Amino acid sequence: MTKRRPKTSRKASGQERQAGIIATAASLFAARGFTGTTTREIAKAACCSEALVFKHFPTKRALYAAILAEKVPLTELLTAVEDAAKKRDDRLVFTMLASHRIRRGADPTLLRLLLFSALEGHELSNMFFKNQHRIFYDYLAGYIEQRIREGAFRRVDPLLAARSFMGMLAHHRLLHEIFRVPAHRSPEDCVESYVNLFLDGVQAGTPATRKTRS
Amino acid sequence: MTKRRPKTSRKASGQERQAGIIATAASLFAARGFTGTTTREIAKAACCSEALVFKHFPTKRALYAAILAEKVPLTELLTAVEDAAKKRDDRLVFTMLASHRIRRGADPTLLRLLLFSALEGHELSNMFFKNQHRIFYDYLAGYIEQRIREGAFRRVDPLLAARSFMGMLAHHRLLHEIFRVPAHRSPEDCVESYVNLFLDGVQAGTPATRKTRS
DNA sequence: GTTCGGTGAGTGAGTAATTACTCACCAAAA
DNA sequence: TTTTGGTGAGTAATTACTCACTCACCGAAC
Repeated sequence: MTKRRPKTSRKASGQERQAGIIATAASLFAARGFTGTTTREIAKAACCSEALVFKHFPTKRALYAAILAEKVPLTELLTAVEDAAKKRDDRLVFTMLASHRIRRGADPTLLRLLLFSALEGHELSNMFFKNQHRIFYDYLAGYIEQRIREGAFRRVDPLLAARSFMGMLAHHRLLHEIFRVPAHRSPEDCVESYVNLFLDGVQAGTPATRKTRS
Repeated sequence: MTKRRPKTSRKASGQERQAGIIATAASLFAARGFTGTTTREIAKAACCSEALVFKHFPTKRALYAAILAEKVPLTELLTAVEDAAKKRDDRLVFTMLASHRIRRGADPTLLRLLLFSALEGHELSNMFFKNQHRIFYDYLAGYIEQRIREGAFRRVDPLLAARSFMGMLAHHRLLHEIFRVPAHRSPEDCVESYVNLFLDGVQAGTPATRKTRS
């Protein structure tokens, strides 16, 4: 993007350039997908020649793969959640997860990149999905399972419950970021509502008017 | 795909051909997206020449637009749900919706087409989304609002509640159809679980251990 | 301080293949 | 004969990718 060392030296270091190309290419791929983005566009956006892009990455696919591989799993969030989980503060656990997803799932390119790679069927998309999302489900399902054993939650299917919670959040982002549905309430309100809805549905104690069919 | 009237006559009627081209193109667009699909592939899959495709549709985009426009809103489902809604059978209402989404949301191309069109930012994607999905939210939000007024549901945000329910279902399909996550339970079980989870979270009567923060 | 050669950053001008799209033309119905 | 379904062989533009080449910089010999 921005040219470093504009006067004293006109050359960027190899690492700088490579990082710059990855960053600009990532936003282009996120906006238009793999097939929808040309190497010429990438070079232009990165302020260099096409030839230089291919000096750094042997093929367009290799550049794409480097981008997907660069995004690291969100372990720091899970370790933060771990504290709340140890205290068995259900509300805090789910609020932290929801809050991260809705308010700070900040990088808007990530969701688009993830969807595009899955839709376009790239080999790395599985790994990408695993690093970026699956880790949540597994963790959450484990927590829910434990809370069921402790009698705090109803006997729901842990994995399905985890997915339904993450589903509410993922769908929320999908609606707003991809389908451009305007928000009618603040993110904080949404987080609270989702958490309430979920906890009321899953916490033990007083099952609401339950008429079990079949 | 298959050649009609193979012996007696080698020419298909214009309407037949057009419908055939739309059908085959739809599955290709759903599989590879708009930019990822070539008119040559479409012609080959439709067993005709590229020139004929352009006889029926002036541009590739026009063909794509015809496909998106062809998919009609699912009003028949909503009228079926209407009966259950009149009887105030909450469980049936939500089970019907979930069941349609998870078990009979049969057309797998629809979801991919919808996502691709939204991601690739086509003009008609808004209308497509509205016809295919938004109608559910609006209807559901209306029903929930009414049930709240009647005291059957808690005072939740109707639109947010509707979205969280549809979100669970949409995410379910997304995981399985796009991200190829293997199902670990039968569709019927999933439907029941989702409905239980949601109704317990939203139905009035006995709010489960509710500690309202802030 | 100047010169010199080596190295890595960087590019203009290609290439062959593919793209959406066209046109002159044909053949079978009507 | 006219109309309609259908095509082979294009075209200009775009695609990913290559190659011969220049330029800036740096350390060292002069």
